[in-house]
Amino acid sequence: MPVSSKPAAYHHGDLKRVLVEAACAIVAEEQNWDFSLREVARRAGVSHNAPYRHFPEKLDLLAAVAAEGFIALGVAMTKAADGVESPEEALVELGNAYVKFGIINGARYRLMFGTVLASSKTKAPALVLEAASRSQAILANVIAAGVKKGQFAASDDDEMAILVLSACSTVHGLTMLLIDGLSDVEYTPSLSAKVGQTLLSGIVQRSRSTITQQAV
Amino acid sequence: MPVSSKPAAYHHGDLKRVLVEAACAIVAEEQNWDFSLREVARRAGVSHNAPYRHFPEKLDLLAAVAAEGFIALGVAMTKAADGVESPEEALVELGNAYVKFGIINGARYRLMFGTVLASSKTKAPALVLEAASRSQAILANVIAAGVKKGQFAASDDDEMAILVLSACSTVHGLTMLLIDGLSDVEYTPSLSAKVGQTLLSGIVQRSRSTITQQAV
DNA sequence: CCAGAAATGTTGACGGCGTCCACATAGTGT
DNA sequence: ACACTATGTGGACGCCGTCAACATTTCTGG
Repeated sequence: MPVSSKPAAYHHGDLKRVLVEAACAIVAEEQNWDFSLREVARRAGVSHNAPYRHFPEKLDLLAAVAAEGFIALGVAMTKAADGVESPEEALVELGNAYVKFGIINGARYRLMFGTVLASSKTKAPALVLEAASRSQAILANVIAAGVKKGQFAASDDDEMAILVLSACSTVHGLTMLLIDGLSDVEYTPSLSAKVGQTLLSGIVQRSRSTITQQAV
Repeated sequence: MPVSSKPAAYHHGDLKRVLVEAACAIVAEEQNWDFSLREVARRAGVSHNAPYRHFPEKLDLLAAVAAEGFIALGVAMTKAADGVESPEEALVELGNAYVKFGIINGARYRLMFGTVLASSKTKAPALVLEAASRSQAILANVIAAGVKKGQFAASDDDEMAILVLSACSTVHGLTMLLIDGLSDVEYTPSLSAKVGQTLLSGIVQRSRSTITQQAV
């Protein structure tokens, strides 16, 4: 077993990667993961059984597609909040990046956050849970910073957990609604910022005396 | 063609309903819709082809399952907000009912709000779009009432649309996260209320004399 | 009341798919 | 050099969605 840098390949040449890329391509093209494993094999120019040397079953290939997505999402999020000092701004930027990733990756996003990967043997796809936690952690860190600065409203850890959950729910929900075309509103980059602002300020009217306080 | 009350049945006895109920049962049991049409037929005690007299293809059966779900969701929501005067309370109650429905119906909820039904020919499953709009409309009405009372922060229709979208995103996202087990937090009836409260109040600390005035 | 016509259900067939098995081939370590 | 393992191929099985042909029951118009 080679432990050093990948030895190129045996027969085909890093078939595993080719398969994953082909699967990603199909997901992006068809906007669903209803393709057959045999089709992926055809695209890769191998026999219908070759994929089984790399993925015990179809779901494992899908999991690999999802895994790549999670990495990309993590990168996009960290990059978005990088260097932003204000927790409020950072939160909005994070949300923007998150939603944008979802819009761009449509079907893959749904694959990542669906239960599709949990059907057969592996009840809980550890990969997904872990990756989701990591995304939430990025949000949680920003919120924790805001709480520490006294800018965000949480007096204990429980309350902060609610804030984090609310933020996650809103970005995830907004992304899903937009992807599935379930909202009348069209996506524009400023849309997620506006929703993020609402999340920060709340729905209820602030400080009666000075009304038009909320900026967008 | 009989126009009056259903004439019982022809051969089997309202097979259409039996099929939908069997499908619902399987979805609830397996928590996914990977079952075969043939299995549904077996459950109903008919030949593998009988369903085709009622549903042109498998997706149509799934759509019927989703449709029933939308009706139930609508009932639950209207019932939840019925008689509640305060827009704030009503919004929280609506959210509670929504999330609870999702938790109880798990897989069906995901089926209802996924793009699964839009794959083959019918690009946009009118049924889904319409039903989703109806759910959103219930929320929108409550929010509109709050705005009219001056309790909710929206100075024009565009801003109100953002409030509605935010609310929809939050409840939808929370429901999805909980269904898919993607949150560390466990569902309790009070959880959705707390998130709803956050949605109302916002994340940013209130009652600062000069509210952080950030523009994006 | 009765002959189509329409609705509904059954049987059979076809191609495609996921997966298992046996076999072929190509690199690896000793 | 040689066994071993990793990788790819070809064939087979059973299941599935769907189409077509046929059977049966119910409805409808005369």
